[in-house]
Amino acid sequence: MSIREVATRAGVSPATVSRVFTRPDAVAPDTRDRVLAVAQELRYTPHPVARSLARRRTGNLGIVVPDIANSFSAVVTKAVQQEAARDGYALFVSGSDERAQDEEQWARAMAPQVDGLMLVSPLMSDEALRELADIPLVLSNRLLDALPAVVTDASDAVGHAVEHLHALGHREIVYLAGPDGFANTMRLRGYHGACRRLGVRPRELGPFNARFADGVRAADLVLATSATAVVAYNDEVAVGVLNRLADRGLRVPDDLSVVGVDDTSLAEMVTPRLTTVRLPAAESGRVGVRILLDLIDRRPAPAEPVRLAAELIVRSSTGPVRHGE
Amino acid sequence: MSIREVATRAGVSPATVSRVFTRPDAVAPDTRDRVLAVAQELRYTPHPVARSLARRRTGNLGIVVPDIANSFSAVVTKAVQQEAARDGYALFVSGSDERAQDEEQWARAMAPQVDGLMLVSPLMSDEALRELADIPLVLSNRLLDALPAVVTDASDAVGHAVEHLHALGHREIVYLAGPDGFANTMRLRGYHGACRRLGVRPRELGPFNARFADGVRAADLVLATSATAVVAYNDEVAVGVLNRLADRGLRVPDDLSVVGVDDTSLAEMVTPRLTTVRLPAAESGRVGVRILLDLIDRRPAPAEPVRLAAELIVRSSTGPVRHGE
DNA sequence: ATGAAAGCGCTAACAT
DNA sequence: ATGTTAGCGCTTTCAT
Repeated sequence: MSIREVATRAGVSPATVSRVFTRPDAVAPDTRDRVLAVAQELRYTPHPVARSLARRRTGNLGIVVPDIANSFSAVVTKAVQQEAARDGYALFVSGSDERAQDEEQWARAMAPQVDGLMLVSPLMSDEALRELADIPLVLSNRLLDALPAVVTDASDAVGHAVEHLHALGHREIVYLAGPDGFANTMRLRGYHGACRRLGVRPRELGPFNARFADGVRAADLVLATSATAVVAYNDEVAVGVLNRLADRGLRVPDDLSVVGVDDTSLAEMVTPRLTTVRLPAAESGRVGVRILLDLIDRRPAPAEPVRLAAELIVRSSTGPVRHGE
Repeated sequence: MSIREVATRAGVSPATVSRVFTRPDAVAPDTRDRVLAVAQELRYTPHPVARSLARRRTGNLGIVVPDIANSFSAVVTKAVQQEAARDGYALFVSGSDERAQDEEQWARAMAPQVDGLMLVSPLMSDEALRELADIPLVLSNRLLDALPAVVTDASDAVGHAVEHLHALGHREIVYLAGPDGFANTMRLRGYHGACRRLGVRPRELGPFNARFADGVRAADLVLATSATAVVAYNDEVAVGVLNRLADRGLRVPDDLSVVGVDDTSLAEMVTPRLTTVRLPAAESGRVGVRILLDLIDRRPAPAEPVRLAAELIVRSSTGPVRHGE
């Protein structure tokens, strides 16, 4: 209805109006100006839904994350939205709340109305993932077949954390495992590798949920051992440990050294400031979008998963082992 | 192309297939089953874009928040997404990064492809807001004309915070102002009201950005006064204060009592746990969605802005004023 | 450089 | 209960 209004008012055909908004230089300067003037006057703007149908392109991207309110997910989402916006793409967002079923359902619902889909730490079955891949799809922190993926490899940096603690004199370093999955596997690999190299006996506790409350709970379990240092699955768990330690009147790092993973903003806000492994959350979002855009425009996507490195950030929650120990 | 495939394979007209997916009981049970069987076999599902165009309904909602990665925004967004999902709506999300221009641009871009739009703490001009209101629109923490709105009224609870501090013996209570806007105005109102009632001389510092770093900076300014207690614009600022105080070797609440606003998850994670005003973030998101859905279905929306109350949560960052003072 | 016509995939009267 | 017929608003050959 609307492109026709503009067309008649400007004394041209709808096709010409369409051209003005798609390939402006395919139309004569004066008619273009005339059309533009009418469009402006009528506040006309091409209807995106009709456009999507005709073009078979929506101009939208979608992302499904484990938890929108989780600060790590939020940082990824923000970066994805910003990067997508640079190319004029709008973004659908949804959270799975860690339920594989909801996740799959959302992904399926989004698929037909987006040009590309990013799945962050997806839980769904390999089969479900493969079926979704008939549209441009990129996985974050999950590997499957040759599907495009961006993964954050924390293993080296977690290894550095262990070395760091070892250099401070720690010999009993416990790892607080998180929920089973790619992230935990990588951390564990780094932990075990470093322990082996350094001759430290590895010791795992957990698995815990990746939550503050679980960190609080974990603290007492750690204190029941002879450990002098702990590497937690993520910052939130680490901060839970910190909190419980403070309640029990223990001092960090004097009584126990604590390391987190993520380097969310939380890490710098707590007392003492948290030594942690920085994960390139925003970068992984940006890389994901770029892969998607390549796929959409039929440019080649990276054949191998893009591996992003993490780095150890030393702050005040780690220190020399206490002499008395 | 696709509904027709199903139609011919099932030996019915496209209209019947359409009915099966829209008003299933308007079609005979056996034909319905037949159609469903074919659809399943062909993995057919109605194309949402085509459907949107024909129905003049997208089944999508949109939200624009100041900052996706901000934990308050993230909680609102999460609640909105979940509430929208219950009614089968998908959600577009975008962040303005506090730039009025981007905010307006995003809102305009979303408008034609959503059935309703929620704007959280919008910065754009009244004029721009009015123009957007030709589709169902709900404002959060902004009032304009008779536009549907949900506002979080922190004034009473901030007043309670001041009373709480007064009861603990504090007589010099400073308020750390945030960026100018609805939220700051409400907090200020509560602060001034309580000061007046209690005969406390109000004292404002700032305005500060609502950030950790600004809280750190604010701490020293507070210490340069004779204040014994501080009410910060939000939790992040309050935690910044906490952090700087710890660095300067001062104890909370012994040397200074600190109150935040928001009750983000951060509040319980820091040491000492933060006394704060709890804002019903998730609730405001849910209410916003419900208003939108009412508007969409032409049910009456609340004539007055929905006011959500805040409440003071007392934790460990506030205590009796020190005797020596 | 511009227009006519067909079609993107679906829904919604209106008939039957 | 089902089919026919027009669109929804735009893009895109194909002509001219």
